[in-house]
Amino acid sequence: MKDKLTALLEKAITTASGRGLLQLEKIPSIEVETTREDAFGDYATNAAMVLASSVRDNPRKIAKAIVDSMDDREGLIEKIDIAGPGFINFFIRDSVWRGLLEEIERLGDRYGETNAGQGKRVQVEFVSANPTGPLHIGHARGAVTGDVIANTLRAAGYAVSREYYINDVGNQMNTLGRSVFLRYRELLGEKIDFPPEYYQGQYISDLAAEILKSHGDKFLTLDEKDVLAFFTPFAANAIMKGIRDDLGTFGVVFDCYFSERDLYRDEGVAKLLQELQEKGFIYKEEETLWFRTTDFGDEKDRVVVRENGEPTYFAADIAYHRNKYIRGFDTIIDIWGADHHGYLPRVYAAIQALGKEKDTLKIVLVQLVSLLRGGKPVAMSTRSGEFVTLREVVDEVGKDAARYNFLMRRSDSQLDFDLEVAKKQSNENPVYYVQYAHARICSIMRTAGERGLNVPAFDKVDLGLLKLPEEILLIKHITRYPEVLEGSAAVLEPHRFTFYLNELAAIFHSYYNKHRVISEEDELSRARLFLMKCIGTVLRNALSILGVSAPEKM
RNA sequence: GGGCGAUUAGCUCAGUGGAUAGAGCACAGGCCUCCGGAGCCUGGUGUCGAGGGUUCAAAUCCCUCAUCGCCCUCCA
Repeated sequence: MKDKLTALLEKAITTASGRGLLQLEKIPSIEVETTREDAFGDYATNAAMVLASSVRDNPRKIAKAIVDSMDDREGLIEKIDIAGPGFINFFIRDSVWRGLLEEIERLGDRYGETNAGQGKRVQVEFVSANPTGPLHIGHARGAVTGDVIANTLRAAGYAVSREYYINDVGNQMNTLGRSVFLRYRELLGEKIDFPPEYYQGQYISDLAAEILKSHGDKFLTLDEKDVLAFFTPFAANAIMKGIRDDLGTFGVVFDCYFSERDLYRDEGVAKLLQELQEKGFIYKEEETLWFRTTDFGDEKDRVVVRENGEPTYFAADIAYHRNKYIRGFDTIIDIWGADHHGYLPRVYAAIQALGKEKDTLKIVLVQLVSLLRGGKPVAMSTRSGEFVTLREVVDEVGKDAARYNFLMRRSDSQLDFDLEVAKKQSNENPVYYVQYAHARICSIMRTAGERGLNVPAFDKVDLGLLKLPEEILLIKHITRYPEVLEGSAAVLEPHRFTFYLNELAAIFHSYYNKHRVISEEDELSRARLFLMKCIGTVLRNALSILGVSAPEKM
């Protein structure tokens, strides 16, 4: 609808210009927006005011010239007002709104999808937690954000791949292996002074016990190097398996797990550094190699190879991003914890040094989660191994409530997650409010079926009977869903869906309490049933993007 | 000290160039002979942190300041 109006307007401006009503060199980009109040119609444009300065004329006069040149062949528009400082307000015919329901029926669970992405390949990389322990609540928000962004992009016509980058190289991996080995020795009766910087959780001892059971005490006599060669990958693999399982119960499934170790295979990182060196972005200072990221606006240059000859994490990360491009992705999306924001400029520098456009990489920052229970903060500390795991949260509050609660804020604003509220089945918890709307519609359908009323097809129903303002409002709201999806995909903002769903559920519940869908008048009942079916479709589609179930009964 | 972000109703937050700034929660009162009360209806509050600037128009853009958070590893 918005697109159609924009097209009509552009044409009208051209026409007006041709007829000499407007003097302008070029047509500026005009915007059509949904209005805030009914009195301003359904859509409005600021075109006249935007044109005012270049045309050097009164906005209201310009608006009139535009309106007079509009050619509404399809008969979409009921009335046009020129209001306020020069807004042009469009009132769409009710019959046009009703007609849009046909598309909902026809497309069903695909309603809302667009082809904005035109099949372009997008990779969304998220979670990517080190396999040194189970995922905790902080990872959960990143997991949902990435998952829903991926769902959204897929619905918007992109070919999406979800990826988890496994940081299985570096000090922490060694620390992991050593932690397990220490617990192993402890289990064999040795008195151990367990260092505080080692991984503390119970899962470390469990892994040690597992190794003891399957391999006995044979590692006691081996060199540390040989011990770690077994312990580190054993622990990492076991933990990684747990992470996958936990993500699975949270509804998050990846297409690809990419191991940092693979980047080093065949001298991959070294070759990359060679390439950057040839391009002149690398310089040597004593034994250290530096990447001139300041060429691209970073505040200082960054080390890629340390004094001791080891490449840094950043060096591997450049190789990783290059690898992504080599795999043919048109757009790369990284979902990061907001505490990594200082890392952004150097990664943008890196991809530009590799010859990629800056806007092919999009980095979404996810802010911290404060975990509460009944309004009181829950103490969490990774060091002491006291943290609430993702699995515990899912077990306690359920997948749907957990996911929905993480999506109720912009991802870059801090979020309080209260376990008591999230599991409460009350009006403090919006997920049930939305799901309840869906269950209610299903219930209406069941009742209708029992009374021998079936939902008619679009061409077998007299939608003209839907005359109530509440009904027109509902139709307007559900037919706006494709715009919500497209907008969310364009700016990578999943929270737009929860806000939309809450509004839709609210106007549905209100309607339900005020009017009866099933009445003695069969034709009216059938028309309303059709509307209910369409609302149900939109609720289900939007919830499905969020990875939240749409129950038929609760 | 430098960088980034935040500051909007009692609380938690939407809104990033448009018209009289919104939602949920909390609070108070009401609504079931009726398709599910996990629901609905009614009630009100804002120096949009402060000050300046840009323009037809600023919560939104720019500058200064204040407060808070995060980051400033040859860690990942």
